[in-house]
Amino acid sequence: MPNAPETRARLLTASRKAFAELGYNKARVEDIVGRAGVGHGTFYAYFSNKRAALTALMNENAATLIELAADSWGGEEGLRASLVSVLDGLADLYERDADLIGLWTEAAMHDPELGKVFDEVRHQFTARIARNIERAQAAGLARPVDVQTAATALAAMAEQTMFLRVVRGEPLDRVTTVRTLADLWYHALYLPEAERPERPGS
Amino acid sequence: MPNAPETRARLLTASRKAFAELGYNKARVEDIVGRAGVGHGTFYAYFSNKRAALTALMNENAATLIELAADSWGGEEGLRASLVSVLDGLADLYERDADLIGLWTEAAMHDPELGKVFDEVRHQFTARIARNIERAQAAGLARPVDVQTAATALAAMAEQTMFLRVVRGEPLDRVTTVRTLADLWYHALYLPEAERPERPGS
Amino acid sequence: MPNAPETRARLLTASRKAFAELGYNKARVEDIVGRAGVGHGTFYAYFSNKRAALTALMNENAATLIELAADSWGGEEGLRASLVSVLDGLADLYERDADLIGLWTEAAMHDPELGKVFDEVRHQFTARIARNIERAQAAGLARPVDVQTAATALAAMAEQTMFLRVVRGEPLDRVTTVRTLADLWYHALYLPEAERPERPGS
Amino acid sequence: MPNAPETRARLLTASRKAFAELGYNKARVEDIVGRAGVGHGTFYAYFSNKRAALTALMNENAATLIELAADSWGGEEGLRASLVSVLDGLADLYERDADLIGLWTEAAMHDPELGKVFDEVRHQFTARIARNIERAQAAGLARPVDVQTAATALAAMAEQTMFLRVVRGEPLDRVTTVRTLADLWYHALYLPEAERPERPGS
DNA sequence: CATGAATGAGCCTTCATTCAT
DNA sequence: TATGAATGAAGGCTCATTCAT
Repeated sequence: MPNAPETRARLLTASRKAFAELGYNKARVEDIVGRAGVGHGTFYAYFSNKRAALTALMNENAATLIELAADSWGGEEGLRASLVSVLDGLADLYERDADLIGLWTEAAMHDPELGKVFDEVRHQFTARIARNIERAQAAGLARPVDVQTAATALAAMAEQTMFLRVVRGEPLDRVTTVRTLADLWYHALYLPEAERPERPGS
Repeated sequence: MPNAPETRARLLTASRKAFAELGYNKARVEDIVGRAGVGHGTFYAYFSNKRAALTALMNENAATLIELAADSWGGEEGLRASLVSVLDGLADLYERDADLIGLWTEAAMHDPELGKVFDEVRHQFTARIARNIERAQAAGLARPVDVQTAATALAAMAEQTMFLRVVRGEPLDRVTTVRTLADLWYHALYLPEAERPERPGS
Repeated sequence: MPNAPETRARLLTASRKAFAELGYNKARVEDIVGRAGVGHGTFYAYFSNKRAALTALMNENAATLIELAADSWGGEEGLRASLVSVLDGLADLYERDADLIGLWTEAAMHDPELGKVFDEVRHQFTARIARNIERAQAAGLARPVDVQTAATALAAMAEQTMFLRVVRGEPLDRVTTVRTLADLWYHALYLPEAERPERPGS
Repeated sequence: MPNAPETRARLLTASRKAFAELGYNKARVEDIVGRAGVGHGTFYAYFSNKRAALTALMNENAATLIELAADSWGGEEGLRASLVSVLDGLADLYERDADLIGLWTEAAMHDPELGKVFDEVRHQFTARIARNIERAQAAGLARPVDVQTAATALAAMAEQTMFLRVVRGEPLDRVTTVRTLADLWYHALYLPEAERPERPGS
């Protein structure tokens, strides 16, 4: 149990690079220690085995993601502005961490435990969305869709579109993507002004 | 390369099972031939190596998917009914090929050749959707969204939601999922009756 | 035990080609049957295994070689003329059967039994040479060298030079080679006129 | 590629033994590492594959041989004594490296790269001999034979005779062989005293 | 703490040989 | 007789992991 956080950090960064570039399977421990600039044996001083590095990498990243999910939708601006801001944050995230995003799919299939973490992160986002839909429905602003399904579907739309853009290289302009997603999302969910029930007391 | 279509078919089926159960990497050729009930060498009489079996599997599946993409949206029902029918077909597809769907993402990630096939299939579906949006826009039925982006996003929503349901085990009821997706899709895209431009001559 | 000498001959010819081109080890049975234009199983109807084909090939060829050895030196022309004629025959042989010549070395190292055949052929030639040297010595025409060693060495010189020429591609002109070999051989062995003992009765 | 010269040396020695005893093809990597007393993977830390070990072995041997070729004929004794000394050195060489000599022919036959090295070594020896013949001709001591052909033939005689003795087990006494080869070589090439041109000024 | 030489289980792949048709 | 699909033993090679220094 060594105590050199810097070395550990270098190994994690190197793991991230190696896994992202080569895939978890093709990436050899040598690819990692090579990028980290440390000896072969050093890796095993910080991680019990190759999978442990993946697990650590993903778990530490998941914490950040979950935090992000909690922070989003913070403001209480109008619905559309709020949507744009959330999707913009998501776009930032995907552009910055495109490599990790790609890894999640792979990691989730390799290790059921990481699959759970992966699902957990998604559920945080989905739950957040679901809460907003419920609130909007209660206020008579949103149509009466099944909340869980709709939240899952809308999160899926946003995440997968970002994924296709940054990971699979789909030629979608960022601004247009964010605006279009917000637009589709908004109209998918919310009532046109005309159909909104009259507020009591207005 | 011997010519015994039955043996080849058995090997493909066995490959699919083995890959699905164990993942492409963990599945050994022995796992395949074991399931196929043939000898070890027979595998290499039909496929030059393990990857070739995966490629063959994916290409066959891709052909089916592309065919399906061409068939969908065939009917001349109303918009909503049409959407439901398309999404229902997609749900069937994902339920039938759940195992392959998981493989696709794993395969596309680090195999450029399979990645291309993967993208090609998606593009077929997306193009189909885009054409429908354009037609609806021309008829004054759909809002003026960016066609490519919207088509990509809606396809992403449908596919990813199905994926979460069958691969990641998200507890979404099939009927509700199809209905909700159709509902969201419809409202995301189409104008409410009231706002549609008056038809000339009506 | 099939009875189709033609097929057997085709297989032997094909074996010769395949073994010579690829070497005994790299040549697969498929390479042989491919060249022979017969089915895979047919090979085993004529030869019990791959090595048997090599053995048969070399043995049948050895018979021809041994015959050739017996025929050479047939005439009773002058010494030099006789030498040139023998070496010319050897040159013909090596040019015609360059591929087989190359095979002998390989075959001899692979199969002790073929090694014996290989040695046997060489011994025939060597014995023939030895007899001529003895005769010449008895006639007072040749110097008193050790007959066995000299015969071996001169045979080695001729054979290896031919080998280097046709197998290893040494750029030696054929006419010059034959003439030079005859010349070296002659002077190596025979007394200059001046030193020959006077013949009794002359 | 680790750096432990001792291990590498042990692997080379073991390779030589294994190749010599079993032949290059029959020798398994396990036969090598077994003899070397190291693990299976260690072999691949020093050689990229089995063939690389053969190549390294041959190249080292070739370097030694070329050095020897340069050293021979160094003395300034008489012609015959010089020849005996050279042939004695060759006999030493063949006795010491009998195992490798057998390998060379096998290796050169179907491996163009090793064939080149093989030819290169031979050319060094031949060139050395050719230079001596030329010098002797210039001094009026040698007969006017074609230099290249004669050098090739005499080298072939010596080498192949040694080969037959140590590899094919031809029952030739070493001393007699060296003496006879020297004798044949000398008389094949050099003029009897009587026929040498008179030196100007003598 | 760090290193990198050594290890060996494990997997892919080849190809001589068999045998049902 | 001829065929070629099927077989499986055998061996080359990789790479995660260990451990002496």
